[in-house]
Amino acid sequence: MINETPRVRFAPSPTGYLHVGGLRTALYNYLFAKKNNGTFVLRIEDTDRNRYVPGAVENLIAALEWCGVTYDEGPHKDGGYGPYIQSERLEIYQSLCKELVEKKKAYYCFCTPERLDALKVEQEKAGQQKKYDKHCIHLSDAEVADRLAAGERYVIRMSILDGQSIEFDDIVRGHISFQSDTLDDQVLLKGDGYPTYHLANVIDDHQMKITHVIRGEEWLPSTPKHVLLYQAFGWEIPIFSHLPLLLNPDRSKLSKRQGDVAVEDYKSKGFLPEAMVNFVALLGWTAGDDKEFYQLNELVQAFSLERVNKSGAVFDLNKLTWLNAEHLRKKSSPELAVLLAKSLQDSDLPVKEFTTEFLVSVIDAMRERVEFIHEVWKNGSYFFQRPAAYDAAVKTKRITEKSKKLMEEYIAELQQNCDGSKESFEHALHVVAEKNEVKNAELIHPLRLALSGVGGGPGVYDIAVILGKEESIERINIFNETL
RNA sequence: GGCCCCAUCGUCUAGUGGUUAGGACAUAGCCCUUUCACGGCUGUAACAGGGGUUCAAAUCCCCUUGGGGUCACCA
Repeated sequence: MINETPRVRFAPSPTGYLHVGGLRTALYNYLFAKKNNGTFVLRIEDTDRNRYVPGAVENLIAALEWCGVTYDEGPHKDGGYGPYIQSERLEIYQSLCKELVEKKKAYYCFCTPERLDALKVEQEKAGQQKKYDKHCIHLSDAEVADRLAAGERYVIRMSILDGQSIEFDDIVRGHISFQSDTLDDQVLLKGDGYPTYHLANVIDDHQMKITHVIRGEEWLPSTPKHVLLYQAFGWEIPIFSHLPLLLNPDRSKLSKRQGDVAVEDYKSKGFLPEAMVNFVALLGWTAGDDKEFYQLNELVQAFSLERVNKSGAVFDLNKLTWLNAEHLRKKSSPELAVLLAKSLQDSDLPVKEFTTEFLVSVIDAMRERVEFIHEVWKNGSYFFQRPAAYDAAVKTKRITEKSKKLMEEYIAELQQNCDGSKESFEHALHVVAEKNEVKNAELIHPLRLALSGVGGGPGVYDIAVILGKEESIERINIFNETL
C-alpha cells in the first residue's frame, strides 16, 4: 500500500447543502490527493432513508465545484470503483454482512425497539453504561433460521469481544487506543436492509481502495469499531487522519443557530470562492511560515497532513472578510468588472447594464475601498445614478456661504476649459480657488458632495472623469439648488 | 456520567529543551492624504494551574482544571 498512489475520499451525507466543515474536509482530501498525485473520490453516504433531501447531491457537487475542489471519481465520473452512491450498493453490504455472520463476527438480532428502549432506561437507572446486552447473540442457528423464515424484522450486529485493546495510529493525533469493553455491539445492517455508516464506510473504503481516511474528529470515537470491522473482514486498514473541528465563537462544534454554516450562505453574502478556500485551509493547518494568502494551486504545493493541528479552530468572520478583500484586490480590473456586472443584477439600481469600459473605470476607482464586490455599487451608487440625497453631516461641516458661488464659478470654468480629463477638472478647480483666494479644499468638498452625495470615496477628479463633464456640471447645478 | 481528543495574545497560528515567545486578523495611536480607503510605523495583548525530569521547559512526563467530541436500526 505504501507504494501505491494515494486514494482518498470525501464522503458526505446529502443533507441539502455543503457545510463549511465539510468543505474543509473535502479540501484537505483534495489537497492531499493533488499533492501526492493521488485520486480524490466523492462518495455519497445516503444510507438514511429518513433524511432523503431531493437535489442534495447536485447542490453538494455544485458547491464543491464553485470552490474549485473538484473530484476525480464519483457520481457522474466513474473511475471503475462505482457506484459512488451508497443507496445503489445495498446488495454489496448485505452479502458481505452475511459473510460476517457466517464467520461469527456478527449476529442476527430480533430485539424490538421497545425492548431496547426499556434496556436503556434500566441501565440508566442502574447507573450503568448504556450498551446492548447481547441478548440475541445466544440464539441458536435453528432459531434464527425459524424467525427469519417467519419474516421477523431483524438487524445484524457486530460481535465485539470484551478484553481487547484496539490501537491505531492517526497522522494528526498519533497513537490512540481504546478498550473493546466500552464499545457497543453496533448495528451493521438496519431493519430496512440498509447498512449503517460503520458498515458501509468500511466496505466502500476497502472496495474503492481508499488508502487514507481523512475526516472530522467527530469520527474518532467510532474508529475502533471500524478497525475491528476491517479485522473481521481480514482487510488492510487505511491510514487515518482525524481533523480538528471547526468551532462557533463559543467553542462548540460549528453549527447553525450561531451563524451561517453552508458554503452557499457565504456565496450569497458575496464571498469569493478563493477566499473561502484560503480561509478554510488555514483553519487547522499552516505551512509553518508566515504566508497567509494562498491560491488553490499554491495550497496544493504547500499542503501536508503532518502539519495539520490537533485543536479545534474558531471560524472567524473577520479574517474571512479580510481574505476576501485580499483576493478581490489581487484580481485584475477586467476580472472584477465581470464580477461587478453579475453583482449589479442583484442591485436595486434602476439601470443595471453598463459597458465593460465604464465598469472597469469604476472598479479602478473603488477597488482599494471595498471588501466585497457588491460594495462597489452599494458604497459607490453615485457612479450608477444621481445622488438622491446629500449627507447632512458632511453638508453642515463642509458647506459655507461661499460654497454656492464657488460652485457656480467652477461650472463656468469647466464650461470654458474642460476637456473631460482629470487634469482639466483639477486645473479648473485650482483656477477658481486662486481667483477667490481660498484653499482647494473649499471647492473640493462641496464638489464631492455634489457629485456623490457623500463625504468619502475615490478622488473627486476621478469621480468627475468617470461621470463626464456634462453629468458633473448637471450634478453641481442640482446640488446648488439645495444651497 | 463512561470513553476519547484537545489546551500559546480576543481569534487563526509560529514555536519541537536555551527566543526580548514571532506573524496575521481584530483593536488603539501616529504617518501619508482634498475625503474615504489602501499602504507604512508603533502600541495593548498569550504559554490554564500545580508538581516533576533537566544546568535550562511554552517545548518532555504526571496530576488538576477547563473546553470539546462521542456514546442511535444518523451520518
